[in-house]
Amino acid sequence: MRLTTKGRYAVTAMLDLALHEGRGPISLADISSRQRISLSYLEQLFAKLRRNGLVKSVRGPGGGYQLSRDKAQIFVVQVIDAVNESVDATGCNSKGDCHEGDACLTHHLWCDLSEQIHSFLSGISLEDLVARKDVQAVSQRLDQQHLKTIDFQKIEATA
Amino acid sequence: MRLTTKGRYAVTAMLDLALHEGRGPISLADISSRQRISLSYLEQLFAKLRRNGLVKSVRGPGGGYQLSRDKAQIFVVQVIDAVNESVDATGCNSKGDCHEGDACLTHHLWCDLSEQIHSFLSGISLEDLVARKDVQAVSQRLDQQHLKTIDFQKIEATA
DNA sequence: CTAATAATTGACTAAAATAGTCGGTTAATG
DNA sequence: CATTAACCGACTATTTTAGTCAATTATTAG
Repeated sequence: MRLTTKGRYAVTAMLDLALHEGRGPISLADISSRQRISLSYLEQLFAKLRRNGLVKSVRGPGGGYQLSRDKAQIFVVQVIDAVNESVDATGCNSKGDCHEGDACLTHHLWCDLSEQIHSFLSGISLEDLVARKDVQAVSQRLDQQHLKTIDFQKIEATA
Repeated sequence: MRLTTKGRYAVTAMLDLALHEGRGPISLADISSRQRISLSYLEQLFAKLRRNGLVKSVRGPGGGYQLSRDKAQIFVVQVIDAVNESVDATGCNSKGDCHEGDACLTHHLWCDLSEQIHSFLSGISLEDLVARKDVQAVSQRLDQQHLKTIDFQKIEATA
């Protein structure tokens, strides 16, 4: 099992989409600027998210990505799964063949742990996250920083 | 966060010690043979377990390792920590400085998850594991295999 | 039509971690 | 004094992470 920046970035980016819904597609450049995630890396992650049916894309100017369904129907565990970060804590993908075809001494312990993590993360939707006070607070801070960056870029462009 | 064979091996080896307690020290060679973990790798892991005060060692013939305290007082989370596998799911070690000195959008989510995993694993002692039916069943199977291996070695030695 | 925008694809890479191996040293026992 | 087994440090192949870079395709505003 692993949970690294890959899975965290994916969830963060999806939450960014959920927070800015309703104003048309969001470009990866915007997400990259707000969340400070490398644009090229986001491209890789969104390729997987799209293949897994979590987002849909619009090409060309004004294009970007949108959630493929209601944010109440997208769960954290699905996002993590989509970028290949397994939430499974066993060494045998829960098959029970970890010790020469049979279960190893601690197999059931890791199964229980996996179940625990899975049920926790599958109980949290993007809507749940959007509703959280702490998320709203951070989101506001990031949006403001983002607006400043855009203004600065406009000034630079005219100069 | 990561949970790989390193942490799983450490817990498995500690559980092996707990299961064979009372017959004096257990050698790493025995654990290696029963649990099919590389002896040299076990040496590395036990160096850390010893430095963390979870086991004590006895050198020389008949030597090996023993739990440093009662198996009811050793918890899975301590074993995983000892071999440097963090149970923390945040990218900032729960410090909240994951986005340019401030919390990132999903910081609190990962904190909640860490708390969830930590409290689960810190609630399970080696004694709890020893008492489990599934563990006892696997343990019996492994012990029998181990005895056969020893007998075979004796026959080879005399021949 | 054309230039700009933005997704899409594929190949490449530096750094770190994993899962070990190998050889040698030290301490205890019989 | 030979054997056992812990102890120690250095080395290594493989995999994963977290990206970069370059090129292509589709869309739209002017």
